[in-house]
Amino acid sequence: MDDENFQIARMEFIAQWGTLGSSWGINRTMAQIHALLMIAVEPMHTNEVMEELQVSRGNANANLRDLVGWGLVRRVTYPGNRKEYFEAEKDVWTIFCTVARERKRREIDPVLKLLKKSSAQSLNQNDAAQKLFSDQLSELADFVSTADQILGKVARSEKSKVMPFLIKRFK
Amino acid sequence: MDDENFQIARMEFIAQWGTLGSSWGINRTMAQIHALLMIAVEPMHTNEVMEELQVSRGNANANLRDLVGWGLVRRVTYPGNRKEYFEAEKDVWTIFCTVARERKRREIDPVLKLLKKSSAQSLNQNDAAQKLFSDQLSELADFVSTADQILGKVARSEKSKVMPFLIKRFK
DNA sequence: CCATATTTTCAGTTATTACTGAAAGTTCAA
DNA sequence: TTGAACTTTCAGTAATAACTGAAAATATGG
Repeated sequence: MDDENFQIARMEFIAQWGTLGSSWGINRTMAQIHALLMIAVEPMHTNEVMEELQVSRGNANANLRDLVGWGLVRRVTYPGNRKEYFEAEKDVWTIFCTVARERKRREIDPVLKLLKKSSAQSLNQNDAAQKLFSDQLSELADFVSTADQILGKVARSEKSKVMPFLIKRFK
Repeated sequence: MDDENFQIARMEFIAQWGTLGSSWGINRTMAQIHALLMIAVEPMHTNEVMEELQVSRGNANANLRDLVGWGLVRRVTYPGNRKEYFEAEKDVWTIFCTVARERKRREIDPVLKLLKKSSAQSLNQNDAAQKLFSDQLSELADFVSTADQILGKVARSEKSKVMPFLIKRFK
């Protein structure tokens, strides 16, 4: 494949990764930077990211910081060069586990807390609306709690211990 | 629990469900309507939804339509009454399966298509950047494809066949 | 130290998404 | 067939999220 087609395929991948991100509640630029770094041979500097994706310094900086916060990107420095470079985790299983852990922590845990709190309240079981509410909340709390634990366990496991097992059972 | 506290708990749940929705790329009102219908004893009419959540007719109508499109809500009509009512699927496992199937179809499938297409292209394996791109895409495609199949299979299974199994293995 | 390279911040702007409400469209009982 | 009851649409508006760019803050090689 010649370089021009390679560049096209590359940008197409970055764009698509960005689109996927937006529909899962991750901002497009952040997902695009992530894609860019995942396929970068060397760690990249902010200026290179800005150049490649045509975004402002502020935007690049903020999203790189967030990616570091998610644990998906690391800062890299070289001695005798005060620039900061960024490199993405490239192993797909590790990426998956990191995202799973973060979303669990940021989004599932708070809801679970509310569901448990609400469903523990003593509702009037003689009132149809209150009984349904209570039951529905319990069911949700049970389910989310179980899913949460399973996800947590999976995200802490080694790929080699989980995937073969899941594949055997479900694929 | 007296009615006032019940109403508070109810609204808190609806609000929280809406917040959870937004952080997963589902618009707040849609998630709130879904919550509202999940804990409703009877199917509800558009006017009731508008009233309860303080939203406009257009907004309620559009989001109810989308929820029907997602398969999370059904239209209900009663003979001799031309109003349309809406009721939500209440079984949590069924809700999970429906969402999983829909997101798979709407978001995972297109990406998988691109990943497979791109990684199938004959890249120049002597060029470091092209080789890394090619390898990374293959890995991603493999992973997403496997996850997709597992998710698909799980979403088509009976709760009683899957949950005990997963719980035993991971909880 | 200090001069300057580099990073961070943030007020102002733009882009995106969601919402409103009135008007147009549809349906059905009489 | 008609018109009131009901639903859908959509142009305009509002709310939210994302981005820009220049100025402020920070860090470090000399």
